[in-house]
Amino acid sequence: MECAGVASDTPFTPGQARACTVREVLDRVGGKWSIGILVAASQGPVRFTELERQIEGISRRMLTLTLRNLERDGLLHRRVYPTVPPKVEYTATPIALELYESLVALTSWAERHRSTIAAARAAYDREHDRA
Amino acid sequence: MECAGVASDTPFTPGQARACTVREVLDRVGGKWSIGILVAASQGPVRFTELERQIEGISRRMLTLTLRNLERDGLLHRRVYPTVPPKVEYTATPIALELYESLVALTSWAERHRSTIAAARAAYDREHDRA
DNA sequence: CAGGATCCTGGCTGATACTG
DNA sequence: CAGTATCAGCCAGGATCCTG
Repeated sequence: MECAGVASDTPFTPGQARACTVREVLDRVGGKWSIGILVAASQGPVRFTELERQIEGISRRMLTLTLRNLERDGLLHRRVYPTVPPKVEYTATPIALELYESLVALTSWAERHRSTIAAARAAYDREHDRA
Repeated sequence: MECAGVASDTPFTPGQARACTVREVLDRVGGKWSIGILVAASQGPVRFTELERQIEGISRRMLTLTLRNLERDGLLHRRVYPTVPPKVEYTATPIALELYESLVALTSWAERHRSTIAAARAAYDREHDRA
């Protein structure tokens, strides 16, 4: 079974199939650092240390792990120059660039409703935690 | 500091600001069940038990928790009917419906590249784990 | 029916140190 | 420079039992 039981011949709500598809994306880029890396690599080839500086707060370990996952899913291309000291460049693949475009709608949504959400949150908290 | 150091007057890469915005969205709907619930509630009012059945695999606990979070962020409206036994209906708010629309681009991306990604993954695994 | 309370686990994550 | 290795902590999420 994958994606909460929405598999082969399982009878499911049509809407939940869409939810399932969205989850596929989130499973890949939902990690804490994936988007940041993807965005950085979408501007052109970036080196390991450049990323480390741009993604403020990321550890070497998480940078490596996230890069590996993105590479595995075909979202990043890794090019190694056999020089000394070593040089490695990461580049967003075409499908990563497409993904990047698809994210625009999300950022637009977030920007439009940022304050609304903050207000809702404040109202909820006022009403609930001090009952 | 919020969103990996991208705050007020911090000098940061413009691209990372966008990454930061995307993260805002993911922090709200990136949970394992959020999208499924949002999708279900977008079709019209749904009751607790209906959700429990539709979201196959979810536990009562996570259903409750996720509903609370979505309500807190103003994505769901919760209506209680003071009957016995109790009846509670959850409805997607306008901004949730807008979000739902924004997700279409993502599902489309996932569908277009599902097989490409699977292939990349297979290739990567073939090449790496049995070295 | 629609939850709340508790306990517990696995995986993601961070910190630190070492290396080809 | 671009990693790898190891240890330790946290928290989302699951299992189970209880209730207005």
